[in-house]
Amino acid sequence: MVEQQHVTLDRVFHALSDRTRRAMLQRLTEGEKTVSDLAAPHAMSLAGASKHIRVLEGAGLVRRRIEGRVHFCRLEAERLKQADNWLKHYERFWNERLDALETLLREEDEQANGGASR
Amino acid sequence: MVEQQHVTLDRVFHALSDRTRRAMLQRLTEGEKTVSDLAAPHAMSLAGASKHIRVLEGAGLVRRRIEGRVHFCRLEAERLKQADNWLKHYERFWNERLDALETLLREEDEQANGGASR
DNA sequence: TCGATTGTCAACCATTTGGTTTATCGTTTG
DNA sequence: CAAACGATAAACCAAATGGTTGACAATCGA
Repeated sequence: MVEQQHVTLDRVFHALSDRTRRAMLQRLTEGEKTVSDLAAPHAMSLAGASKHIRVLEGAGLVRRRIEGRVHFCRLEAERLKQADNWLKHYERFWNERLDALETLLREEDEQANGGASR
Repeated sequence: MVEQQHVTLDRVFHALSDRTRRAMLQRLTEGEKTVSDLAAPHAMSLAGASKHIRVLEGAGLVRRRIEGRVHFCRLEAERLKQADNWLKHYERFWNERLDALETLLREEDEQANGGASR
């Protein structure tokens, strides 16, 4: 089951690694879009765009509702949350440099004087 | 220059889409590791692991310091922060369902009574 | 100096990816 | 009904990916 998590993260990050797909997700923040809507801005065949959407669907980032001949897609952000949760484990590392700087400044402060400010 | 950002995100997300590479990053949270250190847990040739490390480096997620014949790698989390920033644009969407639920509960509350708690 | 160690490079391989084109399916509409 | 429309499927292609092996380069230690 943790195994499945790995596969899921693989799929999510892979889906996000393509600019076209990220743009589609962006577009979906405006609300439901049809496949044609999503395809339109990207200079590529409808079939090509359709494949991208399937990748997003496969990663669980998009859900599809079929109405007649039109397929409506909507953003499914839960998996993005999972990706974000993974990233959160590293949050302290991208704050590290800042932390180090703060520590340094504090030490300098303490060492340099017994009360005077810089 | 925003163009460059796209390419960077492509590389970062692609780097993260592989389980082996994510495990390597995890390992690097413990501190600097040599290429051999990083390769050891993954049933694959050293050359194979080396290629993964290059992908991480190419994405700017790892930096390398060469000392004699040993290559020390360390985590470079800045790019993870960028990925996280991208994801943050979607935060409100994965809170959406919760928001809707809260709204619903509040409405029920207001409608159901004029002061009594549940 | 010689052998072992650390790591890369190059060539190769199977599979996946991102894209195309053409055919087809189901739906809507004139 | 027939034609147009929205979308997928299938076959195909070039390039990238994830992995291998074998040769090599540089360094270290005895």
